[in-house]
Amino acid sequence: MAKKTAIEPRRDRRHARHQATKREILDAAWQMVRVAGVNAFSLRALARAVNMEPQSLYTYFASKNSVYDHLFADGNRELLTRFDRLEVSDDPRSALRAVANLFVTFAAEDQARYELLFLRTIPNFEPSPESYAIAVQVFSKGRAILTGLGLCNDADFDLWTVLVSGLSSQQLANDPGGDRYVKLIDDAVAMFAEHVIGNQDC
Amino acid sequence: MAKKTAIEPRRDRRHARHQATKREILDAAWQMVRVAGVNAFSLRALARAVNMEPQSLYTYFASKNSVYDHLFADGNRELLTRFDRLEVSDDPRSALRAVANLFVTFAAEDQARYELLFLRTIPNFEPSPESYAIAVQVFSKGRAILTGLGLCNDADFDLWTVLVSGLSSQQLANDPGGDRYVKLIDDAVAMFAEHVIGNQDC
DNA sequence: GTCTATATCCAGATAGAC
DNA sequence: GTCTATCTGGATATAGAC
Repeated sequence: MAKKTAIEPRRDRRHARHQATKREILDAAWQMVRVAGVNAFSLRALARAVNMEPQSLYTYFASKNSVYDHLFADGNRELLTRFDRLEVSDDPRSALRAVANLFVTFAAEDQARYELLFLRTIPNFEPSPESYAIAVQVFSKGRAILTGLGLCNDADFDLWTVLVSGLSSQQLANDPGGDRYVKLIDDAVAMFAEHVIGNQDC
Repeated sequence: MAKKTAIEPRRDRRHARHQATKREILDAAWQMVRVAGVNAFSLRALARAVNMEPQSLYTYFASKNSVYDHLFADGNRELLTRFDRLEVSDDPRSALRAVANLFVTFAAEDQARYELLFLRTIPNFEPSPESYAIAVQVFSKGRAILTGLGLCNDADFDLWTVLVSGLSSQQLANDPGGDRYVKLIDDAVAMFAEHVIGNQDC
C-alpha cells in the first residue's frame, strides 16, 4: 500500500484528510459513550456532535456497529501500547503489582471502554476479526508477561485474570471514581503470589 | 392491608388476578431478556409474548423501567432466598466454599440477570428504593455470614467480593455455559482463607 | 464529501371507547 | 382490564442532487 504514496500524491492527501475526519468522529464517539453509556449511543447524536447530518457518517463508517468496532479496536490498541511500554521488574511480586495496577487503572479510567472491551452488553455487536485480533494480542501479551515471571500453569493464569477483573469490575460498580478497590491491589497480589509459589512446573 | 381481605372479597379476588397476570408478564420478560439480552428488551415485544397490545401493559407497569425494576427485585429476592436456605458449616473454609459456590452458580446461570443486578448497563434505569432495599439485604446477609466465620475486616470482605465477582464475570464472559472458572472456586477459596487467617481482630 | 429527501421501522407513552 | 387510535419522537439506512 505504501508504494502508491509516491505515485498518487493527490489520492494520498485525500486519504489523509479522510482519516483525520474519521479520527475526529471517533473521538466524539468516545466522549459520547463516556457521558451516556455505550447503550445510549446513536448515530444521530454522534452526527450532531460533529456538526454533520447523520447520513454523512456513512461516508466514514458502514454502520453503527462499525463505529463500535473502531472503538473496540481503539481501546485494545491503547491497552496493548501500555503493556508494551511496561518495564517488567525482575522481582515477580513487584512485576505482578505493576501489571495489576496497569490493568485496573485502565479499567477504572473509563467505564464505557471497559464495558465495550470486556463485557458483552451491546445487543448485535461483535468485533470484526481484525479488531478481535488486537484483543487477542493484548491477552497474549499479558499471558507472556506472567509466563516470563515463571507462572506457566493455565489454571493459575485464569485465577490471575479473576483477580484483576474482579478488582476492576468492583471498582467500577461500587466506587466509580474512587480508589476503594485500587487500594486492595497490593494485598491481592501478595495473596496470589503466596499461593502460586512452588506451584509451577515450567 | 390484610384486614381488607375479609371485608372486601371481590376486591381481593380482583387483586389476586391482577397479581397473577403481572407475574405472567414478568416471567415472559425474564425469558425475553435471557434470549436477547437486557438491552434489546422492549415493551412491544413483551406485549407480543403475552398476547396483549403494548398499551395494555401499562395497566400493570407504569413504565418500561418499572418492568426492569420488578426484574431487579425478583433477582435479588431469589438470591436472598438461596442465602437464607444455605446451611453454614462450622468449618470456615467449607463455609466459604459453599458461599462462593452459591453466588457463582447464581451468576453463571443467567447472564442477563447478572447484568441487571450487578452491572449498570441499562441507560436510564436505576432501581427504586424498595427494590434496592432487597439488594442491600442480600449484601448484608453475605456480610453477616462472613462475619460469623470470623472475618470482620472490611478490606478483607471487599477482597472476598473481588474474588466471587471476578469468578462470576470471567465465567460469564469467557466460558458461558461451561465450568472453566467454576472449577477454580475451591482453589480461590483456599488462597483467600490462607491469606486472611490471623488477619482478624474481631 | 456533504447535503436533501425519503424509506422503513421501532420505540415509549397517553386518551378515551367499550 | 383491554382495546383502538394516536402522539411524538427516535432509530438505521439508502438514493441521488450538487
